[in-house]
Amino acid sequence: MIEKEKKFYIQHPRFYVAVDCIIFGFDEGKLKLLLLKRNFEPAKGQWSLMGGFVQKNESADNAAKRVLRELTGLENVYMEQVGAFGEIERDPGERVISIAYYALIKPDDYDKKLVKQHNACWVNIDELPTLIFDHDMMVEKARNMMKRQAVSKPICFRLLPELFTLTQLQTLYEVIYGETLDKRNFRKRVADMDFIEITDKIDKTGSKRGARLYRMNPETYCKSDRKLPFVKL
Amino acid sequence: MIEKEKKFYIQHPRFYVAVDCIIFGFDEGKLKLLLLKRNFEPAKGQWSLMGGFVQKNESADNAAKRVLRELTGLENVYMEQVGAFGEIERDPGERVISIAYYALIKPDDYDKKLVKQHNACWVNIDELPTLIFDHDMMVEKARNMMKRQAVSKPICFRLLPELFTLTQLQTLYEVIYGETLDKRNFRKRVADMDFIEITDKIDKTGSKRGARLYRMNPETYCKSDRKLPFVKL
DNA sequence: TCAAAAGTGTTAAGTTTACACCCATGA
DNA sequence: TCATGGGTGTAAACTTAACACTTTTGA
Repeated sequence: MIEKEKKFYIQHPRFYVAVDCIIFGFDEGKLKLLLLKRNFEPAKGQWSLMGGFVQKNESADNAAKRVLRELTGLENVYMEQVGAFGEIERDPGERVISIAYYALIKPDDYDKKLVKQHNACWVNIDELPTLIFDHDMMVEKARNMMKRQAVSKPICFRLLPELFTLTQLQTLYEVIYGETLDKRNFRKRVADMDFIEITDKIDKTGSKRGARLYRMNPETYCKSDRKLPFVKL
Repeated sequence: MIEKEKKFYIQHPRFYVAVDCIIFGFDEGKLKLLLLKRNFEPAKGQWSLMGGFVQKNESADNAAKRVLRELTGLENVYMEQVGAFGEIERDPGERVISIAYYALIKPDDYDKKLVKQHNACWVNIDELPTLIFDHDMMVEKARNMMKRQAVSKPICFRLLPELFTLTQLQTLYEVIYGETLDKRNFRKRVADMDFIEITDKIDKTGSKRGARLYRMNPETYCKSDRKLPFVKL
């Protein structure tokens, strides 16, 4: 690079850049977030999202993946960028610009020891404590994005086990949208989606009678008309 | 701040943080972007978005507003964050993390001298040149976001003059969605939206007969049912 | 035997789409 | 007088919403 160009950059300030993860889970019929009860500084004792700083040798997206892996042990998780948060005083300790990401993980599909080590726990999304800094805003934005995307993309299945019942699927949509759905109409729509396949397995944990287990087929989805909405916008 | 906390931050690297602006305009029935033909380094001679570096005394959002103002002279412009772009090599000169914003501005409602000084011009969105770095990706994402938001929020009016004809409004939706709409169905829907008000003024520039001018009323909009979509998703 | 969740169709209401002609004006 | 864009209503197709009872089984 020629001298003139170096100079172009060098006159500008540099900032710490962090990533923060809004980690969604669905268990016991509830939508939940994985939050840290901080036993470290800064803001020790308060609740926060899992976060970390972007390093020299990694992209922001990879930093988010790393941070998620540090907490859950998981790789190849569905993540979406929520946005950058760049207010001057958002972190009272230092000027830090943070990029938020949301992640969708399956119940039990993570490393419980790691989660315990970080002093993290699942909190029902309707009973969230106040979080540090602007993490409440991040959660709010992530939740809205996720809700919107769940209408047009099959991301919900990332929150369900490989095999799931239609009652589980319906409950998941209900908690995401915050409204109840008609069971018969819901099942009619499921039947129209050829990428939601019935299996011959039965789940007996949810009821005495037992419920049919279904599976999402990503290949079929790619070919299909992919009209997902169970709910109008 | 106590020593322990300082240390917490100081071990991490810091980065240049930039903002880049995707500036939409609508004129002569076409959707356009305001692009720079760079007569400065780096990447002199190539096309790019208008951008700049975040400074110590400003938030990322305010940096974007400043950069937009530097180019157009405009304040109080509708802007939305598109997202952060944090690949390691996205700017080959230096590691720079950029936050993209899109802006919607009205035709003729900007400082033409400033635009000329920056060697910027309006380019039809269907005839964009290749842009530097990852600016093409930014434009792509901005366009998708804008399209999606235009369905549920009355942002289109930010691209139109205060008074506009229904033909202008329809053409705008058509270029945003990339599909033609039925004139009678379109006008029926406009009639249902009480925040789009007819005025007693006539525009004679577009036709011999003249067309009724309409106006968007933000107060009425806030109270209304705000169902905007002219197009299904 | 009964409580609890699973499963199953039809009809009315509402929404969306398709479609063609007359009007007013300036050149 | 004619070319150009402005303006207007209806009917059929489709989509959505509302609704209640039977089945299975373990406790």
